[in-house]
Amino acid sequence: MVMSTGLELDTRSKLLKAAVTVFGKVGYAGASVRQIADLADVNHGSIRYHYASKRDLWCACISYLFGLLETAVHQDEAKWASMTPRQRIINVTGHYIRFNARYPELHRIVTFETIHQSERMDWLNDNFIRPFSSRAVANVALAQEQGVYPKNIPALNLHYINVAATTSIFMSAAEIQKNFGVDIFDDAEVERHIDAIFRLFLGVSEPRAEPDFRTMLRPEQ
Amino acid sequence: MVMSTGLELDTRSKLLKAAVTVFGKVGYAGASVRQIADLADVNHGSIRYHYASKRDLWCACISYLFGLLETAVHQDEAKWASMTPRQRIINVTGHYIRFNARYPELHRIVTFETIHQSERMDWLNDNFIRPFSSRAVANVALAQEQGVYPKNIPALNLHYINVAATTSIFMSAAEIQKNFGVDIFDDAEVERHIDAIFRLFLGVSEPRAEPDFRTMLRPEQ
DNA sequence: CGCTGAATGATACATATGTATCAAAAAGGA
DNA sequence: TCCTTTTTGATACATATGTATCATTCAGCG
Repeated sequence: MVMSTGLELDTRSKLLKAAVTVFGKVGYAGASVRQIADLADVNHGSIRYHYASKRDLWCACISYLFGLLETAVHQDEAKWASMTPRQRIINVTGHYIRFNARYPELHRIVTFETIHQSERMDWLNDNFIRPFSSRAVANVALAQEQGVYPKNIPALNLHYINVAATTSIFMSAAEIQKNFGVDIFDDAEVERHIDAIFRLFLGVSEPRAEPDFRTMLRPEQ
Repeated sequence: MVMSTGLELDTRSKLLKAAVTVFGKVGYAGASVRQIADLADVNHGSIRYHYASKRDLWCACISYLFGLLETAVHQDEAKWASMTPRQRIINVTGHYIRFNARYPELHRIVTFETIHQSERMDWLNDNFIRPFSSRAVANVALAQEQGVYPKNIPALNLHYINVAATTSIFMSAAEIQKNFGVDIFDDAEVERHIDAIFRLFLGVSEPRAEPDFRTMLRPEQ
């Protein structure tokens, strides 16, 4: 133990937190253990004590973030039984998008590796991606059967479109800030994006007021 | 000139082609000039003669790929005047998706840098991303006014959702192949994805036969 | 106090990498 | 053929990086 204040993190946690940030920003190849150690304010030689290697540290980040994702998405699991299929989709999708807004690092890291198709990807795929995707595609197909999602789109494509649509905008946060002056991480923007996803994927049965075009293009508040 | 057969590429072109492949696979940080030179079958010392630096080579890749994108998307520009707004969207989107299927490297490289937010990103943003996004968001807004796209979604969000939905699936090609046994680069799959995008974003006015669920989940052919 | 094991800090080292240098080779023209 | 320019190949070098080593420090405990 380093401190008893409860405010400070121990070295292991500091390293994990810093590693999430650095791997999420520059990817595995772009990250150096010295950079991570610096951010964590830890001597770089000490990393080896807590994590056997750079790769071990990376795996710990993945496990940590997927754990958080699991918790976030399942936080209302107890209420699912009393929900309609449509309400369940809305519940899960909303939490999923909010998670990605709060921890964009997970999908950044996964995207890095998905593109890279490195040896790490096998581990990532076997332990997290495949289970996640398989369940998700099955759920999409089920939602289609239940009339929640459009039926005339292959479930596989709809799933990948859905994931991309819900996550990708947060990867482009810096670009959106620079080019459009919008902070996509702002709570109101996150909810706006959730609403956009629902309107596109779930349709809007009841007629809604159609907002002014300029407001839609560059929303304020 | 190296050869007169016309089949061989000169050193400069070979390097560019190899660089596109390598940068598209492992990103800027992950790529080494020796790796690129090896793939191009060129002595790594010679890179410096054709490209002043690794970064120069990278910039050349970007310019090359965006040039191809421009050409691909505008190939039917002459016919645009005689098209309805909806037909124009269909035409451009279709070519855009086919381009991404043929050259997934562009969006892979852009995604790497978008996440990374490196110093290279400023150059990329100023020269390509911002012009591209600005035009695209304006076009989305126009298409909304014309009733082609749904009006009740902010143009900014709709644009990013659209780009993500059309490109992201090709970045996950290896994963999709491994987990679902589907080659997303196959022509039929590409057209299927285009169809999926059209159905989701443009809606389907006329009633269609709804295919069998299992066929949709794991399409064959 | 003295001991033990956990944790840290400093340093070493082999390797990979971007870039620079320069001689050799090839090409093109008079 | 001879000369000039373009292009290539081989090597050198400083730096960054992952990992290993080991002495030192610190906490807990008898």
